[in-house]
Amino acid sequence: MKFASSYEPNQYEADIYGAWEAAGIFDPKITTKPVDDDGDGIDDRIEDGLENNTFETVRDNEIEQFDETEAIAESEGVRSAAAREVAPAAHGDGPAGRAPKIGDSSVSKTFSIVMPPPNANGNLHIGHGLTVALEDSLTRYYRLRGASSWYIPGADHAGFETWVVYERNLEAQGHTRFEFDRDELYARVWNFVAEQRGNMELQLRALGASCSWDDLTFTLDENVIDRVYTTFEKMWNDGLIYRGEKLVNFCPKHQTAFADIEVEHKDEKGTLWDIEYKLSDEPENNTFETVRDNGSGMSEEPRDDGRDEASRESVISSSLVVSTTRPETLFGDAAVAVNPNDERYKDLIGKHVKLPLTNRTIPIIADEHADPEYGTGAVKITPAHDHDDFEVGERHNLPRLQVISEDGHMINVPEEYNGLTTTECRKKVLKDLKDQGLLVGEKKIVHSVAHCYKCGTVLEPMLKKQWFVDVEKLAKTAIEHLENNEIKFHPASKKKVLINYLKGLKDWNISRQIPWGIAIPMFHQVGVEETSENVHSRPSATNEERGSEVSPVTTAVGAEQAESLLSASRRRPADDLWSTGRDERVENESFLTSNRLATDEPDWIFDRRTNLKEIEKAGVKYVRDEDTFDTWFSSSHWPIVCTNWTEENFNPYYPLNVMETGADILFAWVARMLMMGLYVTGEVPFKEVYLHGLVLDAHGQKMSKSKGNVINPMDLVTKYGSDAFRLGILRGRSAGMNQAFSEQSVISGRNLCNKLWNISRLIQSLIDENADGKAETIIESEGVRSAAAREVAPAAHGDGPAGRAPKIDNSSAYTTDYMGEDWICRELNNCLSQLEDDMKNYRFSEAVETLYQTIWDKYADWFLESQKIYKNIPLLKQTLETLLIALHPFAPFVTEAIWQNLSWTNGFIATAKWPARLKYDPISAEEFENIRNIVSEVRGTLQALPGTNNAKKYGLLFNNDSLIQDNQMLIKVLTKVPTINNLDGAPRGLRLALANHELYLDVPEKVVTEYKDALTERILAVGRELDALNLRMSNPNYVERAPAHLVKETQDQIAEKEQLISRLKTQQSLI
RNA sequence: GGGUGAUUAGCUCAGUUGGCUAGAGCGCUUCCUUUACACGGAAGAGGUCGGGGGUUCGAGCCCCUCAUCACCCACCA
Repeated sequence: MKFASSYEPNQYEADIYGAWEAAGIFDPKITTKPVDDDGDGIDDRIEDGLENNTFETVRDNEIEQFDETEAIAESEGVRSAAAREVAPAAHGDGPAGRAPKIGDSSVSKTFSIVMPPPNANGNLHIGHGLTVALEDSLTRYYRLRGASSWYIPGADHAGFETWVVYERNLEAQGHTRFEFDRDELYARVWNFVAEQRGNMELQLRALGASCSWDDLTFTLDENVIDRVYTTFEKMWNDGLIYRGEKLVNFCPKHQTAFADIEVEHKDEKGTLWDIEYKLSDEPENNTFETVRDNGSGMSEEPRDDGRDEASRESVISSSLVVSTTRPETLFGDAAVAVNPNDERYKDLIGKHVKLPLTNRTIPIIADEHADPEYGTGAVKITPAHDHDDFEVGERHNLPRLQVISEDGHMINVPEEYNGLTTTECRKKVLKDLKDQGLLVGEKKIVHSVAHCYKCGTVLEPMLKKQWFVDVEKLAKTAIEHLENNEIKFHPASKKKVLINYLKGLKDWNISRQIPWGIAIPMFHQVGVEETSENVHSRPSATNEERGSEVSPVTTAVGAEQAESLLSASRRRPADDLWSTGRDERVENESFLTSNRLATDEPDWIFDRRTNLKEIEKAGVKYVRDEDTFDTWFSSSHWPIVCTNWTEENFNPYYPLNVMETGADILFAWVARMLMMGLYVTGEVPFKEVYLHGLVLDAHGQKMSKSKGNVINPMDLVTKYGSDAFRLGILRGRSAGMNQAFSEQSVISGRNLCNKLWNISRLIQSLIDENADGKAETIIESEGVRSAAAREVAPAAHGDGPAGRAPKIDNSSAYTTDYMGEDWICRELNNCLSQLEDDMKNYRFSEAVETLYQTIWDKYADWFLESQKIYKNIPLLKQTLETLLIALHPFAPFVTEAIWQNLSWTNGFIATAKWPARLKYDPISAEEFENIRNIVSEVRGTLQALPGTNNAKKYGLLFNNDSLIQDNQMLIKVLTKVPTINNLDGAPRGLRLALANHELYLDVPEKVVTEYKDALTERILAVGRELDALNLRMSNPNYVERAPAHLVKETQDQIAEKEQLISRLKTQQSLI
């Protein structure tokens, strides 16, 4: 006996995965690596795969099968059951005469999907578990459907994440990063990663991911770097890359900048201080009043006229009070801004104030940024240390004075403050201001503060020269393609969200000051100091503003210079902008009309030789930029690099069929892949996007280490098996939603696997016992398989060494001899149709639910129970194969384990052919519902009777009912009653409430009497249902306006209920 | 401030273009150790679909409104 009494996943999973991998069944059938034996310059495998052989062969078979089976179907009057069997996607559900489609338009010839690369040296977490369950189910499903399926695995160097871990190690050993240069550090981290690597690959295998391992892409692979450099160069030439001096989000701990999207904002308590700035020149209007703190915190809202002295404390003075949470930055102030519409300060605009603690004077300017409602309405402007102030500075041409260094110390400040940390300096500034009587107010506030998402350090807005991507055109193009519905989103709402994001997208800082990453391939001319004169900073304006804006104003670039640079940009040739390799879908025109300023930096050159610190070109020496790329810059090429897309060759796997990833990186990743895909290839990189939500704990809480509620997927796999985990995590989950997950759902998955195992065990044992069972038609075939195997093998395991499926006429592989057999065929066909529909629409949870129900409630509970009597061996084989294949995408291991243990199957189920529709007699199938009703009624009544284990006590009596007569044995087995007989005289016992069958439970009168209450209750319940139906029919509008079939249905139901009530009443009167 | 989603059984969720007597899993109750499975079988209880309006013959579904919760983006001197 091959089948143990329960399924033990640990005994099978590793071996099965090993066998799959050894057999190479995860490789796509056609490859993107060129093979050109016939020397015609075209990849032979593409020629084969797409034009003649691979797929057409399959289709020819289908057409032949269709011709044969259609005739049979028609002669039997079974509408399209047989036709459906060869037209899996057609579902046969149109109007009666509609011709089924040949082939399957809903399944393309190739299916490609890339894995969001897990951290190369990390472990998989629950989110990866979900990702694999989703992606692998899709891959396996489309592989079974006959598509050349390519699931491309990846590994992420995880730039910043890994660097943080490594730097922590380094520090633990008493070193700092500054002891080494970038190349040394890179090599060290490389080795560090190499040592740790491999875990996650093993874990992906344990989860059953059917990915093509030979094609694993590491984010630092040479081809990735090559492609990234190619894109960067193209962007540089297209003027999409510029060197800008801007305020960037800088982590003083990790000494690197971040993109806006990487910043984590947290609400924190802080203090808002009011500081008095003295006017430096005597104001003409002496009546100006300084709004002062009223002693109880922040100042009250001043009155508009500002002259009602009785209402508040105010003084007439020659000063202005500003509010700030960062007093230490006052040394970097360039102005004080007031709102132009603020009557209180109108007269002060253009005047100057003297900065406290120093001798500088700064102007008072008018800017909308100052909110009259907030604080005193006057705000200090520190362009070098605040994002908003930076923009104000841009608008007013203010100098940017940096007073905080990258490591968080004060610079360019009076001697006594110089070198202090920002915290120390803040203390001292506050004390000194207080001593001078200039600190005039203090208020506790809650405000949002930017933090490093890794170490939690408060980020310092830092003025830095960095490489930026001008995203305007990229975003605009992406929006166009989105609005053109070229990508279908699941959930659909995310498309709108993405468009909104792209509309407001600001230029993208791609420079990172960490060594672990792809080096930026830019070199700076030796001896030419990079000053602000040759740095082109762009205002961080919105896209709308930017469209018309010509000249970004910096402190140093004068109007004259800007003009000359602008004309340089107009001269720039744009022939190769947006070139796409093979089709020109993106117009260059819009780009040419752009007014953007050229990035005409003669002192910077592009060069790929980033392994060299210094290079020479045309006799000029250049030195390497030491920064690396933001990882999202390279990750945005993921669909391109994973599929080996090139400008030269047609690639059947690009665009990807679907991009599956977490909804939380819609902006960071999906948006960027879309922009980059369009820019590089001219095509959207994927046709559909499926976004999954967060996996929460059982109580709907976010998993986190600090809460201690983290679920490790591998623990569950070890405990319950990979399939159980996959089934469990897919259940009750829908696209884009954060949803709870608990071990319980995995247990229920485990139970299903065990159920299926035991179903197979029963069938195998029936086969073993019935070697001489039903007459079986042996179909002659190529002799690849045993006769017994062939006869029932429409689900052809087509990928033997010969590479083609044995041709099998499955129309004669089995017959349906009794109505339960027709019924299960019908149910299985429905299951397949629903499954196909669910998969097409990415409704994984529903797909799994459908399978549960079919396997458990229908196949096991009704069909298999009935087969304990009928034993239709060919049909048992056929239907089991159907179920196994249908479940395989979700539970690959147990289905394969069973497949390998069954006596008649060959090959791998993983490469089997998707099951054909089963042939059956629909009238007979429908009739089986009568049996189910009878059995249910008997069971229900028995349970309602007083006493226990009634089934063993009372027999059944029927009155000349042919259906019951013919199915005595079956009814007896299903209801477990001891006897079933034709009534031999006057009716006796308890008449069952069946509308069309006269059936009695042979119980003593005493029991009948005790049952009376239950009966009365039942009559009332049915009566209520009847009333509701009658009410509906009594509404003339309903009869008039509702569709006829609904009205008819209601009438039928009324008739049925009336009949039922009359039976029940008869029964009652007998008591 | 802008946006998105959610609110259906004790819990976690389905409910696809409005047409059933609103479903599933888990949990719960009762019965059953029958040789595929106790990781099982059978039966059952449990919901005025967040509140209030409206449209319709008919609303969990469409419209308006209110409430609560969650998330995202921007801003917070």
